[in-house]
Amino acid sequence: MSIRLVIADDQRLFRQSLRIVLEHESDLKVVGEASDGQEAYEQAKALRPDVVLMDVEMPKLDGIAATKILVKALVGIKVLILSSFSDDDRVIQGIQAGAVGYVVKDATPDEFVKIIHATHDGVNITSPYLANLHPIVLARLQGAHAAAAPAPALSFSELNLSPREREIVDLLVLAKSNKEMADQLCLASDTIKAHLQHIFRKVGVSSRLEAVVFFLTGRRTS
Amino acid sequence: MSIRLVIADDQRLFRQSLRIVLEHESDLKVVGEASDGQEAYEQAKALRPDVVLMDVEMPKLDGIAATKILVKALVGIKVLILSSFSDDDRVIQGIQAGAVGYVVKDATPDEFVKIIHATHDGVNITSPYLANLHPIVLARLQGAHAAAAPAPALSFSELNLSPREREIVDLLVLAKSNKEMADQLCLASDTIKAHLQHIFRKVGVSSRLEAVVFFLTGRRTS
DNA sequence: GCGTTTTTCACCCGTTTGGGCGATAGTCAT
DNA sequence: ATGACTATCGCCCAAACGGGTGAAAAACGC
Repeated sequence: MSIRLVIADDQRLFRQSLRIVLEHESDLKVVGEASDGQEAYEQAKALRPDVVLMDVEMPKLDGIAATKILVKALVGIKVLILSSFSDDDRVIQGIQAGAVGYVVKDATPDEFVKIIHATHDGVNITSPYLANLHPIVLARLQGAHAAAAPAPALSFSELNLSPREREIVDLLVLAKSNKEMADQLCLASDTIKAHLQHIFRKVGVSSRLEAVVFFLTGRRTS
Repeated sequence: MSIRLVIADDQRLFRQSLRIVLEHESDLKVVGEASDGQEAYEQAKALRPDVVLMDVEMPKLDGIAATKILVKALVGIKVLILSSFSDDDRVIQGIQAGAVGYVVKDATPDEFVKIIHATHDGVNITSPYLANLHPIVLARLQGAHAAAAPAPALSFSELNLSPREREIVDLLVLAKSNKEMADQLCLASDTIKAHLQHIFRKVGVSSRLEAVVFFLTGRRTS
């Protein structure tokens, strides 16, 4: 399955150029675009991409703030922050907001594609690498990743959860009970139970506890 | 409460020198030492320090391997890897093994103490910062941390969990049921229940689900 | 239009949890 | 040695959960 992306940037030209560049790669698919942080959140919630490419400079809600909200609300989503500058403070803020990487916009398309792949594969190297000396360190980084790789490497899109199921998972990792979920989504708690059964099967666990641990750590405890 | 440390290094002279240096700080307390990875694990399991200072070069089980085992088995423990060299590959391996930082041994005592504090406070900046330009970046790093800080910042020793309770928590985050824990620890499941009740109170949650989420993310969901 | 998936809900049944309450015995510090 | 904490266990009860079966309407793909 190809990697599903959402691009959030306030400049349409940049967005669409990037989209074209990225879709030349057969295993990348841009499923949505957003022009501000608010929209980025809505798009991500609706479309559930694997990775969100998030510009820092955006109206309404900037990329950092949007990232915070996004990673808290949507389980397993990966945010890659884009910026024109390599501002160390921003880098740190971005990472602390929950982004998995930080890329400066003068990276070459090729580097960028590699970084997206690395991101999707669970490489969670904080910014300095990605922001500065990409070409040199990246190879070694991927080497290290392939070698060790006890990391999350949790690929959500391969679980084939339906939109509703992903929504349930978002609530599940907030430790909501069936009744709380039911109330919040205006459903019967029997419905929640049914969804959970499906999720358990797809994920390969047999209790909500195991599921929560899986979604938070990527480890199957069984 | 002072920060409790375990030092793991195969050179006794280094261990003990470091111990003396660190204990000059009133809020650092070295509660144990280990001379190899195996021992580091045993000491950590028994003593439950906040931070383990882990040398890379050690007999039997090296620092990287020990770190992997340690962070998987003991919830909330923080490992700071020490090394004589700033070997980028090792840095990456260490971080991927679950360490929160990497420090070269030629750091000054003062820098080192600062790094330990940062580590304990939940700053989770991967190695390059800590390994290379400590003095400059550290201040900014702490600034950023104080400013944003939505990170874990989970300080276990302030929860005042008893050794047995911490052991239960280790199993809890593996999604074990009361009965499974009881079997594994050779206890009655009523005993497990009692321990869990105490843990819930101390942590401030009201279900094992919330507890798991808290211990894995540092967020209280209520 | 037809098959598949998704979403919704109901009922049953046994197991597990959460929240009390009380009890014993050991450790440890003052 | 008195009090505080820890660790162990038992009992009771109501609520929540997991697992199963069944079913019906809606959406989607082709």
